[in-house]
Formats: sequence, C-alpha cells, structure tokens
Amino acid sequence: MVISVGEPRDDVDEVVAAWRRERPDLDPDPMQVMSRISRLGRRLDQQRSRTFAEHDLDGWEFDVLSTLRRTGPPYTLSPGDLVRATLVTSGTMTNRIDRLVARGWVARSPSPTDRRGVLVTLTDDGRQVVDAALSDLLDREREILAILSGEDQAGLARLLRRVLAPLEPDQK
Amino acid sequence: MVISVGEPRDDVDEVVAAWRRERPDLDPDPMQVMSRISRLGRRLDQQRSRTFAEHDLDGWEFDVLSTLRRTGPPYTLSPGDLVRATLVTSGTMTNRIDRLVARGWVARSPSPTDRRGVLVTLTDDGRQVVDAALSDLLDREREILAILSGEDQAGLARLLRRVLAPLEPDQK
DNA sequence: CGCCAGTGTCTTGATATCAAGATACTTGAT
DNA sequence: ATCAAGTATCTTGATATCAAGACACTGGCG
Repeated sequence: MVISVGEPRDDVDEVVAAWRRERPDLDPDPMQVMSRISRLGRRLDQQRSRTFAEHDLDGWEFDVLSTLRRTGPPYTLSPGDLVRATLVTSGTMTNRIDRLVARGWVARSPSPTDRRGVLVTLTDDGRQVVDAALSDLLDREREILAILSGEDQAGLARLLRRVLAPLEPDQK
Repeated sequence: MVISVGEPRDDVDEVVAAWRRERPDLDPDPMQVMSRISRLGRRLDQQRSRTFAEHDLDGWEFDVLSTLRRTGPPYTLSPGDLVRATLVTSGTMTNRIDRLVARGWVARSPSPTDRRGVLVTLTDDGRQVVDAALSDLLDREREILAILSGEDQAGLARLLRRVLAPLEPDQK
C-alpha cells in the first residue's frame, strides 16, 4: 500500500511499518483499515463522553434513550429490542434500565400482550435530555468530519456500509 | 445523502431514516460515518475475541503483547509506552502487566536509567503466542475485507487516516 | 388438551476498567 | 545545592460489563 505524498502519517502507519520490519513473512495490510476503525472507535467514544458530560449524561445512557426517542411516539420498546439495537447483553440492559428508571428518564410497565414481557417508555424528562444531547453530538461530529469533503464523507460511509453489512446478523 | 440502487441497506440506514422522520430539524448525516465506525468497532472486537479464543488469549492480552513484539528485540517497553500505545489508563496497564507476568508472557525489571521506571519485556513464550495469533488475526481480517477491491481497501484506509490523524494527540 | 422447546427478562458472581490520588524519583531554574 | 514542578508507576474504591443460568410464560404439535 503506497502512501501518496501529502497524506498525513498517523500512528497506524508506524505500526504497519514496524510489522513489515519484524514479520516480513506476513502482509499487515488489513491493519490499515482494521486498526484505524478500532482506534477511531475509541477516540470517538472519548469525544462523545466529553460532549455528553455537559448534559450530565453517560454514553450508554444516550444509547438507550436515543434508541427509544427515534422510534417516535409513544417512545416505547421492549428490553429485548433495546438489546438488539445496542449490542450489549440482556443482563447489561436490565442494569441500564434500572438506572435510567432511578434517574426518572424511562419507565417500566408490563407488556399487555405477553406476560413475560416488559415495556420501556421514555419520560418527558428523558426526551428533553436526549433531544438536547443529540443536537450537540451531531454538531461535534460534523466538526470532526469537516476535514473531508461532502463527497468523501459519502464515499467513506458507502465503504463502511459494505464492510459492516455482512457482519450484522439477520440481513434482509 | 443518496443511496444508490444496489447498495446493501444496513441498520445504520434505518437509524438515519428514523431520525429524519422524528427530528426533521436536524441533519443526521454525520451518523452515516460515525455510527458505522462505532458498530464496526464492536463487531470487529467480537470477531477478534473468537479468533483469539483458539489461542487461549484475550483481546487485551494481544494488544499488549503485540505492542512489545513489533518493537523488535529486545521486545522491551515501559508501562508508560504501553499506555500511550493502547489508549488505556495507567491503572489498567498496571493490572494488565500483573496478569501477563502471572501468565509467564512478560517480565518486569527495574529501569537502569530511571529509578521510578520499570521495563516490561516479552518472554519467549509470550512471543510464540503473539506470533501465532497475529497470523490468524490477519487471515480473518483479510476475509472480512475481501468484500472490497484492493483499491477500495486502500481508499478506505486513506479516508480513515484523514479523520483519525487530527484526533491523535501530539502530531508530528 | 397437554406437553415441551423456545423466548423474554432478570439474577448471580467474576472481572476489567476508570478516575483520583499516593508515592518516589527526576529535571530545570535559581 | 536546593526546591518546585513535572513525570512514572502503582493503589484504591466504585462501577459497568459479561457469561451462565434461573424462572416464568408462550405457541405449536401431537
């Protein structure tokens, strides 16, 4: 993989160069993509934490509240729906819902159609918090992406979609 | 952002469409990139865990051992170097080194030049484990990326580098 | 109608992580 | 030579997460 003149050099370039030196028998090219996705995931999480701190909100809280918010009125999903949307285990979701109930941002109620089931509903307070935080989050994300042209952003999204789609279970 | 015919539709497309409906006052385009990076980060972690399980290795163990391995002989770094390379806190790294010492994969020794300092060195066992795991990891990553042409992989790496570089501290 | 494999949620116990701070040492300025 | 500020590592206490399993209920099939 050739790095054209004028491109910034980042930590992953150093890592790949080091592997070429130490393990010349292997081709480290996949890291050019994979390590950057990992590192970006962590850096973006750090950014998100900083943005949400201004709203007294944790990243995981936003994940749950925003999932409920974007479904539209009556802002209700089952714990199982939330598990599938957020890539955490069921035990983790039980714990998260407990804490969001304690904060007054969601309410639990029994499902009227399935006696094993529970419904989780966003409260008015919860909706206000997530609405304000989302606006700030998008502003901050837009700033980070401003280094790319609109076309490059769209191209990046398209390439990421193609890699991600086969990794998501139950395709349509 | 227009989705051309023939592109796969993924969960993030659904999320973005939902936000356009529920918050038409906001532009959710940044999510097309940011949410996919987050989700890919988690999915790739899951893949890595499965690959490493065959080597009785955890993802965090690989992160530390591989950082030492790629520096070349004598495979030695300070805890501080490892902290900076792996994006975890110093307390976490102390704990990780403790466990790797217990496993016999690294050894601690006092720094000869700084009496506050410690040196962490990969053992022969540690080197064998990380060498075998790296080969498998790259094979698996190559399979996942095979959905893209070589050119698209290089283009994706280039776009990711441009987004990541400004988020890494102390640029050169 | 009654059974049983499957499903939805929660509980338990172990563990990895972080933030904040303690401790010991180094470095540079005076 | 001394001191203050900075640096490197480790400790502490709180917390979020996961894997595995318990429990109650559902829905299809004989």
